[in-house]
Amino acid sequence: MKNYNFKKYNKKIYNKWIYYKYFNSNYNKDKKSYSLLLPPPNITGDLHIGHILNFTILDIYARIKRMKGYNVCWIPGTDHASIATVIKVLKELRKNGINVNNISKKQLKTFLFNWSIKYNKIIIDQLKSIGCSCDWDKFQFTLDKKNYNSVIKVFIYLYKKGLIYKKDRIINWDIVAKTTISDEEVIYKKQINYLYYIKYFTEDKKNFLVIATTRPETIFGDTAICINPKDKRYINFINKKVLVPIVNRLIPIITDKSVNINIGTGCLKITPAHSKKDFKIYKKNKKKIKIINIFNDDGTLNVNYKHYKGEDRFIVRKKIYKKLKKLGYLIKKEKIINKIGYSERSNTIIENKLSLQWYLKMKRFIKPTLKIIKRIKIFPKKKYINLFYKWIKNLKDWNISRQLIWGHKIPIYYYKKNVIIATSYKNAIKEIKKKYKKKIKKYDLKRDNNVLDTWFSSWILPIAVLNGINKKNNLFFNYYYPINLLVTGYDILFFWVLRMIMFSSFYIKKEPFKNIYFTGIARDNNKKKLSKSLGNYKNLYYLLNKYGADGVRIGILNNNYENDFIFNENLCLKGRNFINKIWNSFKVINKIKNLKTKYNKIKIEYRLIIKWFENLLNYNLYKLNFLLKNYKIYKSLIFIQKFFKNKFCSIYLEVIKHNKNYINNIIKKKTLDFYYILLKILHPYIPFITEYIWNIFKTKNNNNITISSLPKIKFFNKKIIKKFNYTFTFIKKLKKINLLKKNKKIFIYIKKNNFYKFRKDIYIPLLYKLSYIKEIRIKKKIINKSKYLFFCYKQHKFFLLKKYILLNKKIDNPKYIYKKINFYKNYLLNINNKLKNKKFILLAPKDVIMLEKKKKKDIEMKIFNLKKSLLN
RNA sequence: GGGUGGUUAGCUCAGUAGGUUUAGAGCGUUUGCCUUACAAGCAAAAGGUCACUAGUUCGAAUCUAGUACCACCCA
Repeated sequence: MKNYNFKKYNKKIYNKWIYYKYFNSNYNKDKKSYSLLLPPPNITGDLHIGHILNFTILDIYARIKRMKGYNVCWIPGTDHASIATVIKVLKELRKNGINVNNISKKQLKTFLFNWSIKYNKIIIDQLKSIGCSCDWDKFQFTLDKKNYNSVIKVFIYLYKKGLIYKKDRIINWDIVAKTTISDEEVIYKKQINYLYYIKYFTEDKKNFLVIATTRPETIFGDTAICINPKDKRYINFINKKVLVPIVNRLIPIITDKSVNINIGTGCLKITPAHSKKDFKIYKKNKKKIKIINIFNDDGTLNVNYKHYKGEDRFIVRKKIYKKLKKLGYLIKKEKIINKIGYSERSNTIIENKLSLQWYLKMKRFIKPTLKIIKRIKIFPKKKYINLFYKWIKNLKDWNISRQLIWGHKIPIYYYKKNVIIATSYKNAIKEIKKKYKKKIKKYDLKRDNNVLDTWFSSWILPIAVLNGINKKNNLFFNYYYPINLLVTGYDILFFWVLRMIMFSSFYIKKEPFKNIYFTGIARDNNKKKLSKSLGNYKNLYYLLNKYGADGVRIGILNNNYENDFIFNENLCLKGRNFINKIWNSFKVINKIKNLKTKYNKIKIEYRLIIKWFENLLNYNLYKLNFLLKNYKIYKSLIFIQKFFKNKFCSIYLEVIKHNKNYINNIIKKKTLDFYYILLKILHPYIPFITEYIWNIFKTKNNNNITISSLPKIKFFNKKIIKKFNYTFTFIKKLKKINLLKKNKKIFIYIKKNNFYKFRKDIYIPLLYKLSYIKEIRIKKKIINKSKYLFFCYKQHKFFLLKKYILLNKKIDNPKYIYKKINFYKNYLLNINNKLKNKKFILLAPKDVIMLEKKKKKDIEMKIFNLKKSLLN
């Protein structure tokens, strides 16, 4: 087989893991638990790159901990994503030519339900195909029965604590989804807009004020004009009345300090039902002014005035503009750039609207949160902690009600003027019986028709998934809580992560997570967010089919995702190439494994290379462990890749693979051992191919790499590694000097007294093996120097016969050499200045001074060398 | 308007509790090579006054301040 056939094997491998229940986890008092939470993806569509990144990181830790002997429990799930899903479903229906306005609530609910089933399936399949090692028996959907009950229970708990209230406020209204949305879901976009200057005449029509507004269509809702009390221009107007153009309604002129004299004309028209600022002013002047709501829920006007009723707000704007112009009310129209709020979900302009909504008081959450948050380890450290504190300080009450049918219904019932809170109709009836001693029937009751914000079910998740709300302090819960690791994008830091911490701190006074790792956001080559609407988004199945799950995993992980990172398909190609490298190394190892070997003598270079690799392997295991402990995942992968490619393949295998006759039992065993260890440390990153290879090697024992144990770090000697490195860099430098003529091995010459020292520093058998040097010849004196190329590395000097060497044109170009000489001369100057500085000699540590002196020597040697090559 | 992060090779980024780095990696570019694991490969080369200015220091890509530009978040 030329390449690893992921299409053929990946599914089989995953099913095998599931069949043996490797990922299932249950309470076991003898084993340490390690729990992870899958940030539940919305059921609005496929998984995207950000998801895959987060889930792959979670999978790496799940697998590592499992291989370290922990009882790993990774709970998967999906989110019903109330408003986002509704919008998706409505879009789909319209696409299929269905008139959305004719659909009953019941029908829509069926559509939503079917959608949720479809996408739950897709998401689960995608999670499985990228290899996530979740415990599927514990799968949860935020709208399933258990979660529903938890949410209702929490609502009632908070309500009884007096933290939930209903109030009229100006809210953000999404005219497509026909619901409120939170401030966080409003996105402000810069836009070209017009400022209309309109005359408002006084009662006697002798005088007028000019009002500048971007929204002339709202004049129907005007109930006052407001000016700054310090504004001298309008002193005479205070407490008088003006007429609203077109509708001719008399409204008062009031004053308020918050009006900015310098914006527009300094006169503000007050439309309290459709502006936050106006509503604030209204509240101060309740006796003087009224509220008029002029919009329907879909953004059309409800005004009973001729042609405007039922027309869209922006069409009315144009009509009003024409009318004002015609009637002489309009002074001018001015181009401006301002920012306008859009709904993140439906991408339509938000309408501010006065509405009765449910709110959650947040103040009481602050203190416990500040206490608990310190216990959570957050990675990367610096960046996000300050953000947390900033958010907490600016907390506002949370609007938790949404006017949708897809979500957790608010458990409030109304009986005449009485409000009853209960988990069901039945219980509500019982409650009334108890309280008011009245027997009533279901239709006497009216249920609150709001559902809860989708984040209201998300913020209780760490406790709810472990069933800690329905059954407080159950065994299962106590075993796994707090959850050990959460990995998520920083963009939902406030929406979700902080709220989870707040809830857990308040509800059970414990942190929800021990560790949180934040990733950046995937962007394309132009630094734009990846999204379907921009078309810079690749479907997951497309990537998986082309590069395989392992390749995609490596591709996505090969970014520095501590910040926002750039993702393109090319990275997956690189990932697949690495997988291919592993596959090819497997072919070599497999051949070695099948060799019939004996216990004969080992050649020295083999003994050396084994000694080197054994030490390096253990040293690198130690380093890897350190990286993973500190959640340097990106670096850990780069590190392993380099180690595998540059050290194991390029050096170790290159030495071992030739001359099969020399491979004996010891070499064979060592090589296989090394390879097994490499497979094990690679497994968490690329689970499929490693499992496949492992199974071929270990057919007799039925165990799989997934449940094998990670190698323990054994003793290593750094000095030995250093000496080998010296040899390898020497070989590299030697190769750098010049290109060798094809397939020829050459001699190098060295002076006798230098040779003994050289032998101490360098492993000469390896030098022969890995370079084009056939032999080192010792000479007492070099005669006829012009025939040789002089070469110097550290203190060792060599001569190479020129006739065997292809000269590198660039390097031997005098211009290039002069440039280099100049560079080093400048460098030397800096060092000399340092060394001449008396204070430096006095104050700097001795080893630093030694180093500088050594640098000086080396560079002098380099310059000398370069000059010599010029002479040649 | 307020806040946060950033500026190192053509591109994407590493970089140390200030001196073991004579500034690194990957990609891209150039050169050589179908060598019995791998051309989806191997071997090598070119490419940088570490944004700018000042300060602290024996010593600054690294610390401090300011400037310029970029990105994101919030109002």
